[in-house]
Amino acid sequence: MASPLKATQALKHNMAIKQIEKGCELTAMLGAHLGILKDATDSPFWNIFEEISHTFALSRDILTKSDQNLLGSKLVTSQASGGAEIHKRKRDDKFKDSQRRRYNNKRTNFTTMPDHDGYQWRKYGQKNILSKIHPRSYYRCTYHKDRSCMAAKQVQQCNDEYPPLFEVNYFEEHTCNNIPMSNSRFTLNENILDFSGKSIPESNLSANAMGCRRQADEDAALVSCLTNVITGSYNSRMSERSDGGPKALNTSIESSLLIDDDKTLLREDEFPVDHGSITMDLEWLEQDNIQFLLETLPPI
DNA sequence: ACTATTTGACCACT
DNA sequence: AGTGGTCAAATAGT
Repeated sequence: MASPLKATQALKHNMAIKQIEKGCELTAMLGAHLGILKDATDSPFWNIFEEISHTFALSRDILTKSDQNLLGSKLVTSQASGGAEIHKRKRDDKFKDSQRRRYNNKRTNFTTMPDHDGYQWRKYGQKNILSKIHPRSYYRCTYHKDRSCMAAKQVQQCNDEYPPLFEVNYFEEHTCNNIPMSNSRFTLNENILDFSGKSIPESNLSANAMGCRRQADEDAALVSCLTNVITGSYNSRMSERSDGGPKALNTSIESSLLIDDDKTLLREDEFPVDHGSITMDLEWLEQDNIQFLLETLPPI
C-alpha cells in the first residue's frame, strides 16, 4: 500500500502528464493552423512550433517513463484466464513471448504525412483509443520477418483539421538496410507538409478531412495534367550531358511545378514548401531529337 | 495466386 | 475489469 506522501506525488505527477498532453494537443492544433498558412514553413514561427512540439513530447516521455518508479511497487494481478473456450483462437508459446513487446527507444514526431518517412512499413493493426477521436494504427517494418528488423511505429491523428496532423511514435531502429528511396520515386523529410494528403490512409481521415482531401486530390490531378502540357517551360533549365547522352533536367527536384491553395502554378523558387517532401515520377521525354527528364507530380 | 489491409479476438498489463 | 498491443483469419487489391 502506498504512503499518503507517495500518493500525493503520484497525483501531481499524473496532473503534470495530463497538462503536458493537453499542451501536445494544443500544439498540434497550432501546427495544423500554421501548416495551412502559405509561408508557414519558411517562417521562424514554424521553427518555434517544431521546438515546442519536440519539448512537449520529450517532457511527456520523460514523465511517462518515470511513472512506475514514482508510483511505487507494481500492482500484482492474477491473470488466470480460465479454461479455454470452444471458439477461442489457439495461440502458441511463441505468441505469448511476443504479445506485449517492450520497446527500448521511443521517438515522437508530429507530421502531416505520417507514412512519408522514407521507410517501408506494414500495417498490422488498428485500435480505437479511449479519449482519442481517431483510431491508432500500428505498423512494423516491411522486413520484420525477412530481416528480423524490429523497427515499428504508431500513428495517431491529433486533430480534425486539414491537413490533419499526426503524432507518430517510432520504436527501435531499422536493422534491415531498408533504403528510404527506390528507383526514381523518392520521398524525403517527414517534417515537411504534403498538401496533397495522398500519404494519409483514408481510414484515418474524418469526413471533413476526406472532403478536403478529395479536393486536394483533384487539384493534384489538375497540376499533373498542366505539368505535362507546359513541359516546354522546362527547356530553359535543361542541361546537356557531357557524354553525349540525353540532355537532362536537373535530377534534384529543382525544376518542378507545384501548386498552392489558390491553384496558382508556382516554380520551385516561388514555392514556400521544401521539396524534400514531394514524391514525383521521373520520365524521359524526347522532343526535336533531344531527350529531357520530366519530373511530374504523379496522377492520383 | 499472391500480397497487403482490415478487423475481431486474444492476452499482457494496470 | 478496462485498456491497449498484437495476432491471424477474412477480405480487398493487384
